[in-house]
Amino acid sequence: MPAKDTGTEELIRSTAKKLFFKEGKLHATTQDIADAAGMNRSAVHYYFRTRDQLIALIFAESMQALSLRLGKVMSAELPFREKIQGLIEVFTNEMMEYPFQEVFLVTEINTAGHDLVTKIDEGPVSSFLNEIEKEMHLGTIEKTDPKHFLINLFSLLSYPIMMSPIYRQFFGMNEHQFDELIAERRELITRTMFK
Amino acid sequence: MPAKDTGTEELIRSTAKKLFFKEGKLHATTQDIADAAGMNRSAVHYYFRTRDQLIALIFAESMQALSLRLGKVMSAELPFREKIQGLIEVFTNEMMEYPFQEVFLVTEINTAGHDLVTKIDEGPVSSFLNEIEKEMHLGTIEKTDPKHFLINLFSLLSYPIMMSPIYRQFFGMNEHQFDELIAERRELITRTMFK
DNA sequence: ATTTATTTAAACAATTTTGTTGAACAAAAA
DNA sequence: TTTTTGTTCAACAAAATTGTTTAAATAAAT
Repeated sequence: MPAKDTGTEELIRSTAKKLFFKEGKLHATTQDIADAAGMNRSAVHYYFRTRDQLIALIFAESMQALSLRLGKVMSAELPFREKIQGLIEVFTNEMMEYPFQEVFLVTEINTAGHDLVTKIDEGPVSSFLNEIEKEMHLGTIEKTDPKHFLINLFSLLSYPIMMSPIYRQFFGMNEHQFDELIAERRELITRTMFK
Repeated sequence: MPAKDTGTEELIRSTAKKLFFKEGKLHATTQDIADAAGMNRSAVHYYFRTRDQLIALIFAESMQALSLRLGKVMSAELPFREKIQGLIEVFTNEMMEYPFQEVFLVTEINTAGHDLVTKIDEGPVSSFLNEIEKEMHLGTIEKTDPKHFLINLFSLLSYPIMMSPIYRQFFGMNEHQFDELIAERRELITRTMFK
């Protein structure tokens, strides 16, 4: 018998991810995916049965992978400041590659019948919140609910990238100019978070 | 003849806006809109001819109205700090009422054939950028590209609200608890922006 | 009362999208 | 070689959605 060919399946997966999360083609059909992957639409259904299952799968995988990477940084043996820089690095890279991932997630949640928010391991998050609180007592960051600290961090990281089409026009910048602006932000955000 | 009845037309408009921007029903059909407005689908086509035209219209109107309100605050005769507080007020209110407006806009941009980003009056923005730069020289806010100041402000305002379904789960909070967290942010953001 | 504008309803064609099926095919196993 | 297994594709049926049309009902102004 022929060896189970994972190549095609993986190609469909990555192509769908590219269309949805990278190019923001929210309404991409199974035909669109097949075209982009250079194959017959039947293959998509053969491997994933339905469009919804394919979407659910790439969501579960992406969320799983991202929260795993973030969790690793959060619970690493590192000084607080370096952890934050690690989070900035991981999150910025993820957003640069897949700017529409979060947008897609939050919009799909409101589409009836979807249950895309994967159960994540809340352990790293809650112990990192404790660490943030400790840091607040040390005085290196402003005292407030530690959740605000995380929310602020992710806001400053994510929003500009996912809204770039709007803000490029808002500031009258081309793609290259805006990318340079984004590049400046890693350092800027570190400074902002540590007042 | 009966006075041109704007009631029904307005009802369709506001219902569509509610579905798209408030409830995040990105895939709402003309039938969904008619149902939600309690009328026949034909009425939707009678007043707006096509679904796309209806969408284009509510986008143009919303963007127009919002950028007008923001522009007014930006060019008001007010001390800098109060202007920022004004922007926070206007933007937070808008996001609380229509959390998915920006998300919808940025996703629709990537859907071929749409041209939803309305031409806005860039006057208020560019003179406000100058004002921010002046403020940086005064030392009340950190020196950097003034665009970063605006981006940071809008990031801290928008992102947590539009991503609330994700972060509620991330922090294990119910809707009420998260709303209280959001309420704390107006003051927090002011403090953050003025280091 | 007549005219005009609105609203509902039903029916329709056209298009798009989805998901299934069966045949053809290739490669491995028997 | 024959059989089995896994893959690809064209064709098909079903469903959903859109936009149009026609007719009837309604209501309001002239």
